[in-house]
Amino acid sequence: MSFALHNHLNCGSCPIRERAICAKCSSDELKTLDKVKTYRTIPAGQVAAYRGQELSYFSSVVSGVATLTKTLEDGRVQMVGLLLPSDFIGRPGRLHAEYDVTAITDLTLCCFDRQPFEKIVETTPTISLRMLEMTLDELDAARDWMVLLGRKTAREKIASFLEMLVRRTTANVAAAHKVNIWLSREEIANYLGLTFETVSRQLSQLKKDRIIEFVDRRYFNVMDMSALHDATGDDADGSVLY
Amino acid sequence: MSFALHNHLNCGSCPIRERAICAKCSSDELKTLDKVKTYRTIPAGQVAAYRGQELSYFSSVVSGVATLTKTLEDGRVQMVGLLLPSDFIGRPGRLHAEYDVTAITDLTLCCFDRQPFEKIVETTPTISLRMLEMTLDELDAARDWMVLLGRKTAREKIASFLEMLVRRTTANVAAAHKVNIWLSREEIANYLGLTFETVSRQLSQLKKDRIIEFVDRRYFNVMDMSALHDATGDDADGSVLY
DNA sequence: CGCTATCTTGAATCCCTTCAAGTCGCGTGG
DNA sequence: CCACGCGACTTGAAGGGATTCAAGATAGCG
Repeated sequence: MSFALHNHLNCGSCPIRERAICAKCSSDELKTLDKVKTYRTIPAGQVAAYRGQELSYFSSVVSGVATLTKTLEDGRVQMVGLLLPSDFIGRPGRLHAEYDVTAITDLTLCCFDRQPFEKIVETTPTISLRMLEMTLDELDAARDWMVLLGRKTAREKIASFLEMLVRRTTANVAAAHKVNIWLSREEIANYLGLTFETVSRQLSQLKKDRIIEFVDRRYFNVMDMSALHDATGDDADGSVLY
Repeated sequence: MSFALHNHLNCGSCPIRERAICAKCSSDELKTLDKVKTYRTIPAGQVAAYRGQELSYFSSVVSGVATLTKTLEDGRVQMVGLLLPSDFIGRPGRLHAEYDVTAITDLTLCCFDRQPFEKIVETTPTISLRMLEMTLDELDAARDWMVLLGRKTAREKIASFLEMLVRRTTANVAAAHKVNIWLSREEIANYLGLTFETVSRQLSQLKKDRIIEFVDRRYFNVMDMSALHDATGDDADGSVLY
């Protein structure tokens, strides 16, 4: 349950420098953070933390993809977070993990020792304000996700998921080519509140409808972006507008 | 669309003083907030803000109950927030409302003028840290809600909803008596991602099972708290543990 | 007292799940 | 090189839980 440690990397060349909790930090503040940080890598498929486990550090995703999931007592699983580079893991003030954290790909984390980091958050507005901003973004995303889970059909859920992937992975590339799905059919099902069979069927249907095509099982191209959006059930420009 | 204004009330006697965004404020900081605050009341049933509407103020719920909802283009509605006293409405840095806000009961809001309030948040750690804490709480609640929407059966959803009502309204009163449901059957349905007919049927079933009883349509008693919990699908002590 | 909105209950339908049987792709070892 | 095995995925058929459609019951309010 302890993972490979690495030497310090220079924050200046950090790939998530502009977007992570340290985005607004001065070089002095970075130095303070630097003293309490460690890099860890977690191989694909491994569980980085189990719900209830005591955690001695918080972390930012530097590279790779991870998921947050919750499991009901009879084994039903619901994904509640999809973590991409720059996303933060953990919660200041909380000792135990609230969610299972699983590495989907090989994962590199920039880890901050718990107690000193909590102090730093309390005394460094550039960090706490950035965390507030990121948490509000996550809350908005969670609420869109709630609409999806509560009110959308299987087809709309799949279309919404694919559109989200396009949006989050191809920032502002107009023609999205070869988008990585990252997740297995079962993980997509846990994201969308469906079974993996339904996920498979709906993906096949979108393919049959010429809205997407598959490069292989884990990569797809969008053939008709506006048809994909129409299939999501969202209005014209959805949550991007405001 | 403009609501009744009130004179200033004294923060010292404010019912949400201990729990709202100002919970940790010094008296000096309260004075600063006091300069930019106004009270508004909104009658039950009225919409306080529509998604997309430009808002000139943020606010805290002082008394009453409000909901946040999102509507899909064909009219399907999903509730994404249930606001009780001390909850905050709005998002610093955002000009437009992201959700429809509806007053369920008569609602009293403590409103903060947008621009000065944003400045205050940026320069007052006691406020921004409290907002961070409250936002993290909301995010956790949203994620539990996602599990409910994605993976629970109708019966489990209803049981979870009733248990939440008991928890949020009767803080630490052991024997919960006469809990107010606040919401109509249709609003409960929008909370749980169901139809109002299904809500009605499941409530009748829980009554038939002697787990709850109704005082009238809007108030209920829990007759068997552990049976209610068993019906939620959550494990032993659920999200309260950590 | 009667009107109306809200709620309850029943019956039929449908979408997603469950159960089951393949297919595909890839690494391993003969 | 290819047979083999295994996990991931696809597809089909049957079943079930929630929805839809419809008819009444109840309660709040003039």
